[in-house]
Amino acid sequence: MTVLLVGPTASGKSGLSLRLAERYRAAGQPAEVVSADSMLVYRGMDIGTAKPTVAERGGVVHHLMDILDVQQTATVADFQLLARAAIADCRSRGVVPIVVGGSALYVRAIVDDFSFPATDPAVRAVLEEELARDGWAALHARLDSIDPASAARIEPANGRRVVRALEVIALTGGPYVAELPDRRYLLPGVIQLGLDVDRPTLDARIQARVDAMWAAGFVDEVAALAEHGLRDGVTASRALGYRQILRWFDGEITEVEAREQTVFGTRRFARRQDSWFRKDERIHWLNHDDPQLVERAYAVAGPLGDGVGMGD
RNA sequence: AGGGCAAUAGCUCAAUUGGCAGAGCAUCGGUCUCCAAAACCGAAGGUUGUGGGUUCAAGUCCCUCUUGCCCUG
Repeated sequence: MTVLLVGPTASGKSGLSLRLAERYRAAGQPAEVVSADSMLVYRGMDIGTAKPTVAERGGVVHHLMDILDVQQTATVADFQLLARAAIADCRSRGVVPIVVGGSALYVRAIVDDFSFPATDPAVRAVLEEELARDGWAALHARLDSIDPASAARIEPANGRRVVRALEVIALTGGPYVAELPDRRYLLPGVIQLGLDVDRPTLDARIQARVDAMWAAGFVDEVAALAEHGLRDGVTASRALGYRQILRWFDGEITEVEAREQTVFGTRRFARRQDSWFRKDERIHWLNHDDPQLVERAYAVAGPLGDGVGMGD
């Protein structure tokens, strides 16, 4: 009763999710979209995130878009609760939730068995200060002295993970045991669809999309958000394109470089998404240029969105 | 036409007095439990524009040609 639609950026997930929702509606089965994307949550980040406009949504209800200000920090743990609540809400109303996500960790945190240890801004701030002052080697050495097992699993140069491990140890008193869970659905009735696009096509699409974003006023959007604290948003300020345009505004790079780096960064992002999704054997892959794409997706997901329609 | 400067990885550039041709980006692969559009790790990639010469040894010095840029007519 829950449909997941995943795939790399610019693969056409949003478009397919809308057509799939319409397909359900045509069959007398209401469906709504639940966004599982770390950047679509931000109000005002529209052009650069390729967020579907209200008009494009065509009356299909979308959950978890435009729920945060740009200065606020999006986190997986918060998102997990909100998304699970949105899915439960849909199901209680007899609506098929179509979860659309490019952030693999977000998607897995929703449907798989994740429980995140606590966090504390004060503890974290101290650790981050130490990281900046003493360097990653010192922090990793400390982690190694109190929790050798997790120190062995975390690459020393990855200061961010070292900080997180030390934070959890400080808050729980125990070792940092967090590990990716098995790929097994915690929620019942989940069916996962993946949009498959070959690399050359995807690369070309990304280039075209960045060109289109620039033409649509991406730079103005970033300028406006910069007036509203975009630089203070630890998550939002790192979004592809936004980060590069801010660097251009700050005189660190040229506009041409900002644009080029946005394309390169987006391609790299797409590759990382691939590495998450390709190894997930639960995904039913659909070819992006299949002329019967919507029907195939509908057939695999099942008339009730419970996967019972699959089998070909 | 004459004079000067340049030519090194896909791109931008390093390489001490001649002494094992490197880096950043791009490309390819990988990691992943609270900033994840993040953070991090690894790999491949070269007949140093051409042809000769000097030398134990040439990206480096000498000559030829090619190409590009600048200056002067």
